[in-house]
Amino acid sequence: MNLLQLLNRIRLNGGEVGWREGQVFLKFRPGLLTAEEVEALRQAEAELSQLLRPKEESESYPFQWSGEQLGPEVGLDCETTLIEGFELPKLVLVSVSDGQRTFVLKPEQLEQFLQLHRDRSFVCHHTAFDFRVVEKSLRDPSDWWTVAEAGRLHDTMMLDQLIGLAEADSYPRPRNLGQVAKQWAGMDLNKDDPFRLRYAELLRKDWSSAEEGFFTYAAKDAEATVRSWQKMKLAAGKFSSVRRFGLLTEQLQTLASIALADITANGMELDRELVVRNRDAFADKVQGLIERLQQLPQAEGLFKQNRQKTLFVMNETSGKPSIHQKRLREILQGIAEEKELSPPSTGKTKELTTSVKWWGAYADEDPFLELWVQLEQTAKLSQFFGGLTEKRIHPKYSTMVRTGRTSCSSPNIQQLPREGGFREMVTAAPGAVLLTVDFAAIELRTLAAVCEKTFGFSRLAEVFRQRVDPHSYTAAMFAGMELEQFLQLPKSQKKPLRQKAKALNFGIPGGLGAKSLVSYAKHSYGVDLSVEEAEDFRQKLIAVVYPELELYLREDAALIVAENLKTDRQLVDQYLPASVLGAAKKIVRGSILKKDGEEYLPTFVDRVWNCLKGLNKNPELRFAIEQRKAGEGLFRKLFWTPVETTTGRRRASVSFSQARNTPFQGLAADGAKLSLWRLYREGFRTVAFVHDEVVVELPEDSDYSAEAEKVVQLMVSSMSEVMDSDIPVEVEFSLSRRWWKNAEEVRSEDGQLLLWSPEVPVS
DNA sequence: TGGAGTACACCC
DNA sequence: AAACGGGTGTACTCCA
Repeated sequence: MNLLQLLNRIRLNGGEVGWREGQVFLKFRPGLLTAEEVEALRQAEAELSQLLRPKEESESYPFQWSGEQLGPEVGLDCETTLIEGFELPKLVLVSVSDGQRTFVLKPEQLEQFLQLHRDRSFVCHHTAFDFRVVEKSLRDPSDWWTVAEAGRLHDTMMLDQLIGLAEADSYPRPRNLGQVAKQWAGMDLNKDDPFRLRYAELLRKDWSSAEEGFFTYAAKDAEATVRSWQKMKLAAGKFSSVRRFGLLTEQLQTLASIALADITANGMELDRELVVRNRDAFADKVQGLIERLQQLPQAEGLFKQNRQKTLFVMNETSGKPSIHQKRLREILQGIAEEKELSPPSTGKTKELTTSVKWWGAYADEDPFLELWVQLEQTAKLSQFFGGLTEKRIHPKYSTMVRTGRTSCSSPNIQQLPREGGFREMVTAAPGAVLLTVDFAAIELRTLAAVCEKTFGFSRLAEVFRQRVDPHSYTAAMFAGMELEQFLQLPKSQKKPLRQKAKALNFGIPGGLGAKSLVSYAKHSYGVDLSVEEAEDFRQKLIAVVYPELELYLREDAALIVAENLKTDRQLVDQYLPASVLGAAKKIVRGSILKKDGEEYLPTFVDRVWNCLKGLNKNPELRFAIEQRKAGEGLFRKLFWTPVETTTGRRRASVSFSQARNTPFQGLAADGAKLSLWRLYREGFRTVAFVHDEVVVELPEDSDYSAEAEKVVQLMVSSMSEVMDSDIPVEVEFSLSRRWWKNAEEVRSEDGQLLLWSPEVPVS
């Protein structure tokens, strides 16, 4: 039984725990503790006495800091008042440790401590919190800023995730200090720290008479943090060949996490009236569609009803009744037969697709389809109102997912629909305007930078250097025109060509095959391509338009296998020539059928496994290969490859497409992240971040042109720094009261930046 | 009834 | 020979 848990339970249930007249004093309501628990407390009196006895006046509290200087790496942990809402809590106590010596500081000692340690590195666990708390509590935060700017600010929570990515491409989940310290430093931290939620009490207490636990628990965290860091550094060091942004980009991610936490705290203002109006309009539309569907005999039994069959089972957020999927599939099957359609079976279940996207193409051929598709679409959009119930929303950002991008939730502002007037419901706070800045075609620029670095040349880079729009450039090539000629075309002819080019430019570098390209182009850009056309375009794009892509999209499968087997590639070439290697992939994955539907001959399958066995010098794979453990797991271990960004972040084992995608997507993300930090550093109030778009609130009547110029300059220079290239980075920006989808840069005659106002009023 | 698994739709 | 990646949120079904 945990003594401290018991004490905490008493406290939390209105009891008292303390010291009175020379002995332990416990008061709690009868029945709160079992007889055994009461007995346990009695037994532990000596221990309790140690814990609760106030110290003598002359006694110092444990770990008291009095000017000592610590080693080069300092673990730091803030204890604060309870966290409420999005305001930063008040700093109560700071613990610091270099792994050998550990101290606690009063907030008023912090400035002196930092001054003395201004050239040290600092490590926190969840730095986004500690950094901001410390920063706010200092009168002069310049030393603290210096630590961050000089790349001496670290985060064990972040590095732990980055190492997981580098070792196993595991999804980056923040782990608490207990787990991290256990793994890395072998330290057991008490999960039920009874003082964790009580630090506000210390504010009003004389520290020398406070219970020891306030200090011992806090101290342990700083110590665990720095010790974990020291071990993690060694583990991360094995991977990092590039360290411009710290081990595995840890320094950059740490800075980004601070900026992102600030964005969350800032929040976004909603136009409540508009939200309500739009929500009601959507609800009305859903209602109307339901009523019309009910009129159709075809739709019989579609909606779920209660037992009495008097009411639909409604979904609260969308206002749509639940639908019997079985019945829906019956109806859809009927339509398919009648119209001689061949809808695909999807997913693991191999059931008839219920995809609105698929059926939507036939919506005008059948009254049921028409209504059902509309209903699903409208209900889907209604769903987004669920996240927009407050006047001010505070979207939460994760600093890092597998590619290095951020993610967002509660609500996920990064996936707000572009159509339907959703973004427009976000407004500037009273007395402010929104400056929205987008990096233009940034992933193509980072791709060009990667290619140039890897192959020594990039046509795409040249296109950017000449300030040519790469989509127009591609379009012109495909239309068989000179760029000049293409640009002279009337807009109506230019636009569809450029749209097509856009689909190709964005899709193909990511590893898109012809088939996927067809659906991608259709869905993303409304462009119709045949598979043959797509294959043709693809070939032309990578061979003629941007020849570096041919290299970029090349895969040396034999080399990958050789590296995974820890053997020579010549041997792989010899025993598994390209034709066999392709088959080996299928066999290892568990397929027994060739592409033509025939089974592989048992002798061939034998040969493949025996070759793998003979080639393998990797002890970790021996067993699986010998046992012929065909399946996704072994497939990945044999045929997947690590990938690294030029910033120095690594994913352990990824597929072909992931390996193509991560370098430029991750690089763009890193550049955007550095921008966020710089904006924070310069005191801008950022309120949203959507991968390549930043929304900043500027005070009304400030010098918009100058402020915008500053923001743009910061963003461009940050991105360039991360790209490590002279490929130009360009942005588009606009100033508006709402987060308009189509807002554009507007200037007065004398060049001053003006508020953009919509051509079409809000619906 | 609640969690896991699945399918789908939204974003860049 | 063939390959887009990365997310979050909701609805629905199945099953203990």
